[in-house]
Amino acid sequence: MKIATWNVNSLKVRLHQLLDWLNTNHPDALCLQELKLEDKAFPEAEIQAAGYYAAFSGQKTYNGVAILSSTPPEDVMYGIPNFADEQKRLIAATVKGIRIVCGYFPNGQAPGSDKFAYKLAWLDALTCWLKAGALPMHPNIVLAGDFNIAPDTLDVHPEWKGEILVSPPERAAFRSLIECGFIDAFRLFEQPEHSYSWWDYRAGSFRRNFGLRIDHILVSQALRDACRACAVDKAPRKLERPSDHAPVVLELASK
DNA sequence: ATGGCGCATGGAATGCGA
Repeated sequence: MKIATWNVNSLKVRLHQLLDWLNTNHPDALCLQELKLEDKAFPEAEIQAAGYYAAFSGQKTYNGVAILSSTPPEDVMYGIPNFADEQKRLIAATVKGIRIVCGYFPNGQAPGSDKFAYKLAWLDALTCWLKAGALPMHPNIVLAGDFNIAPDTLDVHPEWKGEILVSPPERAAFRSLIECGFIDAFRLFEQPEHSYSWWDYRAGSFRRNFGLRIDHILVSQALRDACRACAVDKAPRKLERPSDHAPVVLELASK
């Protein structure tokens, strides 16, 4: 079973890269973020033609999340329960017996800003719901997406300056998620030095590997022993007109 | 090496991402 996450930064612009990627990689489930389109513009026909079902929650211009799957997604849920939010940042579905939660975590702009407060409130609501609701109900659960948090020094280019994505409150919120009962699947495996998932479009950042690891796949304790591999796929970041994020791919042993 | 790119909106210039 292969589960992946990819912030495509506009599904409209990246559709053909996405279809190529599906055709090459054949994931069982793919979490997408930053669709940047309304549901009525979601390219459902093209995705169906590629052999995939889709559950999606989009809006104009910003945000938007989806879960693509090779079998019909079950029990689709939109948004964080009991957290009023105009921004479409969370969708969950069950695929082949695995509960999959796909999140586009707020960026936060800068510590002290209103957007930063929203980021921490969003993280708190997510953590409370996972701990009290989703994890007890679904022992086999995966939380995947663009977390907009680089959890450790290892996840940040040594010359990265600035607070956002790496600040103590953001990292504390990430640890709180882990403490609910999740494992960072990427760190279960040996990885290349300086492994990142996002590189700024500017200043030749990708060429210099000046990046951050902010896209993650967390698995519940019950799934730990099923993890077989987890890696960043840098290939799409090398294409013409790429997303600034690369996909992260998890392989689970089939039951 | 982060004002410097790319995307969306709207039809130029601005907001936003990370």
